[in-house]
Amino acid sequence: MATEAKRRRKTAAEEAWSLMSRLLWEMRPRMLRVAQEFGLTPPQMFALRALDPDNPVPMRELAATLHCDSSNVTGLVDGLAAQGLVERREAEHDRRVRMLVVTERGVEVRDRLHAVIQEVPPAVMRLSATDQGVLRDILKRALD
Amino acid sequence: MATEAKRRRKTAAEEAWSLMSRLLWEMRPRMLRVAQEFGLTPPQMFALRALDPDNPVPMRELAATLHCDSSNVTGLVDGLAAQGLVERREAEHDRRVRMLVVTERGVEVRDRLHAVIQEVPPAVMRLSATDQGVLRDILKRALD
DNA sequence: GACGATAGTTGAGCTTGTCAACTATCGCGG
DNA sequence: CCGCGATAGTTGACAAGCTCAACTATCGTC
Repeated sequence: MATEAKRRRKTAAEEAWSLMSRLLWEMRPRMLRVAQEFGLTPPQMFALRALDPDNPVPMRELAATLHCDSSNVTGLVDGLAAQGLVERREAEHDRRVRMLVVTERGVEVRDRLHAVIQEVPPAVMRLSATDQGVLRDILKRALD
Repeated sequence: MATEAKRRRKTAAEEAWSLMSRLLWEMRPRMLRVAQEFGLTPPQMFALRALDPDNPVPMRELAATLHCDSSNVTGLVDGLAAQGLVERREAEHDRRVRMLVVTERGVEVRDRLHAVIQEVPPAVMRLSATDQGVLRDILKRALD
């Protein structure tokens, strides 16, 4: 039945990664729903999430974080600015750069966004308290 | 310093989920790179991945899997078909539906795609064999 | 003070994605 | 068997994402 010839045994790491990918994929509908709820497109949502209200960054840095072109960020920020969630502020030391400042309203939306997005998926919720703890510890070790 | 007022203690589950999200996000550049390498756009890549060479499905089912509109799938499949990776085949029982068949070339690309995408990220690779095993076991429990 | 490098914007061009309209077909109830 | 609502897929219109190349303004430096 298997067209993929070499169906060799998966290592534990491979299997774990594959399961995490599945978990991730299952969160997609939620992300889409949340973005729409807040009147944001998914990329705008990611952009707002990526910004730190306590630490304004130049646009090029946001571009780097999102792994995309600067020209793309222009449009993204335009959208967020149009809704009063973000402001372009001139940098003092360099008149070329615009610092991205999250407005008060932006902080509010961002916080609510965060709360919903970080809601633990049911699959993880189902685990025993012990499993949840161990899971966290292992992932902490993985990511430093 | 924290603008988010209520910085309450995170539960283990929340922390675990947050770490998994981070891991996921760090895989983004790889996905983009892989898609480009294979001459596919990311959505086309996801579509090809979602198809099962052993089990042709109607387009509407692919749409459901990708959580998008059927009209969107039309374009996606157009792209894949243009590269000879997928074919529309008439269903025997219902002349309205088109079954999506992955071509030989499609299977080849899909397999290579799979191999690269399922490559375990360094963070997980770094873990001890024991941790990897436990991680897999817990995730298995979470996802059945 | 000229010159190469950098930040950001703009415009062209393609892909994604949604919605609404349309065609072809199905299956059912009369 | 006919007609009629439901379904599969396509098409077109339109908004947005994304990249690239060109452009402007500014910076740092020789």
